[in-house]
Amino acid sequence: MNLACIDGLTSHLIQAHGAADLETTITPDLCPPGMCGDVTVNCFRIAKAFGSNPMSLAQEAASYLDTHPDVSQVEQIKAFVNITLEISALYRDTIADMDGLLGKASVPVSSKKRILIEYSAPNTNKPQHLGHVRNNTLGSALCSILSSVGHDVTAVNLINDRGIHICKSMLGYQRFGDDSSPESAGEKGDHFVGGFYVLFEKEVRRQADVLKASRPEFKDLSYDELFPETEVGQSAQELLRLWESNDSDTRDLWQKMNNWVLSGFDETYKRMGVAFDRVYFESATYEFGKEVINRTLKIPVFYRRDDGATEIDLDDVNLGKKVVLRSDGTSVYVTQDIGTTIRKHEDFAPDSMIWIVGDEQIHHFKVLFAILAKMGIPWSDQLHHIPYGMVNLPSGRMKSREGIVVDADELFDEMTGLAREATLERWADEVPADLDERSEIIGMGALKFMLLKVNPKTTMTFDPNASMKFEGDTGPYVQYVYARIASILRKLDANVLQVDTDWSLLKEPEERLVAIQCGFYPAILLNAAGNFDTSVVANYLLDLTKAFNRFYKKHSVLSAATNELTTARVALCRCVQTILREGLRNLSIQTLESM
RNA sequence: GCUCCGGUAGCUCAGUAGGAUAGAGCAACAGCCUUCUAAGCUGUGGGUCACAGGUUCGAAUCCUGUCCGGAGUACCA
Repeated sequence: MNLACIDGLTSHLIQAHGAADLETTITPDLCPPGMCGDVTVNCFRIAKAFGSNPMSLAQEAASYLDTHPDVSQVEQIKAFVNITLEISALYRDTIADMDGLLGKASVPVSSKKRILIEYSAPNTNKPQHLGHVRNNTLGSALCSILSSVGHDVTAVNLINDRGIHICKSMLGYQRFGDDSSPESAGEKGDHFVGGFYVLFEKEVRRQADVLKASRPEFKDLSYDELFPETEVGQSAQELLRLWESNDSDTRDLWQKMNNWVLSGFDETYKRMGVAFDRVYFESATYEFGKEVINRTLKIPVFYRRDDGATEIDLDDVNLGKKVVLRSDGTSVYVTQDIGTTIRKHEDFAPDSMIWIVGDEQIHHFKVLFAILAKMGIPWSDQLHHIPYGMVNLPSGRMKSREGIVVDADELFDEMTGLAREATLERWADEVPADLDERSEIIGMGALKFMLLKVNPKTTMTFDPNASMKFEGDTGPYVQYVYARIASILRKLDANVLQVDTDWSLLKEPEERLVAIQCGFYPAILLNAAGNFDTSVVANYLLDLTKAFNRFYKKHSVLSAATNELTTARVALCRCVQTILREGLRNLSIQTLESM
C-alpha cells in the first residue's frame, strides 16, 4: 500500500537518522479491529533499521504523522502507531486511481523474468485423481499470478507415457480387454485404460497370494517384492523389453492406448481451464539424459564404478552418491530429468525454471539440481522445485492401485451437480437459461478455491462429505459478492449517477475498510508471486469480501440518501468488483453476473 | 538409523523478516429476509499454540531436547 503519509514518514526518518538501510520500506498493516485507526505502523519491526529503539521511534513517527496533512488522527500504543487518514487521502491513495493501483501489482522491469513452469506431468496408465487436481490447479494459478505481476510465463507438461506402469495397463488390456475400446465400452478413454491397470494389479495380487501359499520363502514378502516373481509381472517386464526394442505390435497397442488416455485428459484439462504452451512426451525425451551423460563422461564429475555403473559423488552437499547410468547403460529417473531440463532450456532459454511436483520428490530435485551444478551448468541456480503436500482422505492416503481414490472427473460432476441443485433451489420460479454454465463455474470454483486457499506445502485432508460446501470461506462466497455487485449495477438507474465521484462522501467505517482492503491487493499479489503461494490471494479475497458484505448489509447503494452518495458507493462497488475479478482470475476461477 | 516436513478450537485450516487481547470457516447454540440476491449478516460458547527447557523487554514464530504423525533415504518412477 502506497500511502503518501507513509512515504513522507519514511523520508523523514531517513533524514533524521542518517543513512538507514535502503532496503527498508515501511509497510503499514491493517489496523486490528477494536483499535482506532485505518492502518498501523509497527515500530518494533523498523526500529533496528533506523538505529533507534521502538518506543522513541514510535513517538517520533507519531509526532511527524500528527502534523501531516493526510492524517486526521494518530494514536500511539507502545511501539504501534495507529493512523486515521484524512478522508481525501484515504481514497486518493487507494481506489480513486484503480489503474494506478493495479499497476502497482507488478514487479520492477529489471526483475521481470522469462519463466518456464512445468506441472501436471501425468502418467498415461490411469485417470487423474484429486492429487492431480491440486497440482493442475496450483500450476495454472501460479502461471496466472506470475504472468500477472509481469513475468513472461511458459507452461509445459511432461507426459509420462512410458515405463513399467504403462506396460501394466497394456498387459491388463491384452489379458482382459477382449478388443474392446472406450467407444464400445461407453467410457472416457483414461478411465477405460485405468480399469485395466486396476485389473492388472488385482491379478498380481492373486498370483502373489498363490505364491505365498505354496512357497514358504515368499510368505512374508510384500506384493511389490513378489511382483517380479509373478507370471504377469514377468510378462509386463517382457512387454517393456518389447516396447524398448520397438516391437511394432507393442508400439501399436501402446500408441492406441495412450491416445485413449490423452483424449480423456484433454477433457479433464479443458474442464479445469488448464492449458499448456508445450507438451513433452517422456517416450521422446527419456534418452536425452543418457546422451548428455555420455557426452559429459569426460568431465570428471561422473565416474565409472567397478561394476560398470556410472555415478556422481554428491557427498559434499550431503546428498551421497547417485547412480546416473545403470551397469547395463540404461538411464534412471534423474538421468531423464537431466536430459529434459537441458532440452527445455535449449527450447525456451528461460531465466528461471519451475517444477510443480509433490513434496515426496523434494530429495529428487535436490539431487537433480546438485548434479546440474556439478556439471557446470551456469543456470543451475535458477531452478526451483515448488513442492506441494499430498491430499489425503479421512481414511488415509489415496491408493490408485487399489482404486481408493477421489477421481477427478467424478469429483467435478459431484461439485457441479451440487451447484446445480443449489441454483435450482434459489431460482425455483425462473430457472436460468445458463444453468449448466453457472453450475460449472460455481462447482469448479468451489473445488479450486478449496485447494488454493490452503498453503501449497500443507498436507491437506479432503473430506468429501464436509468439503463440498458453498457457504463460508469458499469460492462461491467470493463469487457471490461479485454477483451481488453485478446485480446492483444492473438495477442502477444511470440517470442518478453524477458526473464526478466525490469519494469524501464515503465516511462510514465499513466503506473505509473496504477501500483500505482494496489498497492491499498489489502487495498481496506480489507476495503470492514471490513465494509461489496461492493461499495468500485466496485468503485476501475472503477478507475483502467479508469487508464488503458488512458494508453491503449496513448501507444501501441504490437507496443512498443522495445521488452523490449513490455515485460514490457505485464507484466503490466497481473497484471491489475489479479486484475480485482480477483476484479470482489469478486463481483460475471464473466470475458470474448472476448466481 | 539418517534427512526433510508437520503437530494451533470438536473438524478443516490461517497466522514464521519475534510484537497489541492467538484468527477464520465448518459444526453447536441464539438472533436477522415488507429494504440493492439469506450462497448473506449479527452474537454466544469453544485454545496448556504437542511437551520440556533456553535466548529475549517480548516466543505459536528463533535454538536445544523429548514425544507423536507423514514423507524421503534404489542400478523404482
